[in-house]
Amino acid sequence: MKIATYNAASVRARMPRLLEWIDENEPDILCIQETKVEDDKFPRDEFEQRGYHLALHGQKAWNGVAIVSVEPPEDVVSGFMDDLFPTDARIISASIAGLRVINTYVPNGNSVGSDKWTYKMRWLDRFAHLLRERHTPDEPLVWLGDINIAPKPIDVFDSAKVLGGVGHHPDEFVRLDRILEFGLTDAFRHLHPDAKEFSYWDFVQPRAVARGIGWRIDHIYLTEPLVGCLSSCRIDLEARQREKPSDHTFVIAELDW
DNA sequence: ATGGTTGTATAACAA
Repeated sequence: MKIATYNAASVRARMPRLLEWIDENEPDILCIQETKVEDDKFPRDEFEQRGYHLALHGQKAWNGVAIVSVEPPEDVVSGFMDDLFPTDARIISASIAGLRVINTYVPNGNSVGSDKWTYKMRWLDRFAHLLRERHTPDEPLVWLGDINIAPKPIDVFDSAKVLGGVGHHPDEFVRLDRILEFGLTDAFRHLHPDAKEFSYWDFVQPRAVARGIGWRIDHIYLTEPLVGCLSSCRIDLEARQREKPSDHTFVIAELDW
């Protein structure tokens, strides 16, 4: 079982990169964030022609999440199913091949102290609660997506330089820790405790990839029953270096499942 | 240096 996450920064703009990556890597499950498209405008055909099923939770212009899978998704849930976060499409979950898969696009936070920052903190608190209200740590569960937090100094190009800013702030660390206390393990860090690899490089920074100005903010987390099944986890740097890339790249975990 | 890039409600906004 090969499961991957990718912030596409517009699924329609990224179709060439997405389709070639799928053809080259043949994932069983691919979770996409920032699809930036309403469900009835999602480019379904190219995925379905390749034998994939789709579970979509999109909106116009911003946000949007999707699950692409070989096995059909069951019990698809979009959003938090309450009135706290009614408008933006940032979370979709499904049961696929006996796994519960939760795909999230965590709010960016914009700038520390802004309204969007407050929303990010509330969102993380709400997600910590969702895990506990709907799931147990003994079930085979994968939480993956654009987490928008680089949790440790090794997860960002220069921790001292960016500590206290959006994406590398103690208030985020506390909330992510609380989420993970549910019983989740970071797949990449579990297998590569000292690897300084990144999944996102800012478009605005010239030659950010070549200069190593990156962040590891796209994560795959596993509950305990799946940690023992984890055989590999890698970040596809090469895919970020192609023509018209997203600002993120693919993170892939392989499970004996 | 408060710039720079990319995408979408193509005009400002978000990231």
